[in-house]
Amino acid sequence: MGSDYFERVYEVVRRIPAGRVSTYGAIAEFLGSVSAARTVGYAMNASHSRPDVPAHRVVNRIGLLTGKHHFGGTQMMEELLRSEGVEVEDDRIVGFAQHFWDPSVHLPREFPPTEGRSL
DNA sequence: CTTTTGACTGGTG
DNA sequence: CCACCAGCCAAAA
Repeated sequence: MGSDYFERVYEVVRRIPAGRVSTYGAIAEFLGSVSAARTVGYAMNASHSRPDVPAHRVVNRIGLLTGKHHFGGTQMMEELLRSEGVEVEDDRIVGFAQHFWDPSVHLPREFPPTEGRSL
């Protein structure tokens, strides 16, 4: 179970706290290989039917809102981030390093946890 | 079945 | 700074 890579990506993204952001590469690295970063982006593309997945909190390695075109309105992603206290300027997150949330640091190495799992 | 294409990243030139 | 390439995973044609 849970063998789907996408599902693991969604689980990680769900743990990103409001007001924080992570990157495709950081998530991919946490799940095994940084090279799978594109797949993480692809998973986000497929997360449309997943209202519980805050895809707007995932940006590229320099804090650029590369996926903003997939949020209906072109500025929807930016609006969502601003509403959470993340300042955005020119499609880029201001003070990206301060908002960056690394799953490899904040989540247990084995993920998702096999016990006390609530889905 | 094979090929192409992505919301990516790091390295090389 | 820009162009190109390889690596990884899944879906669509």
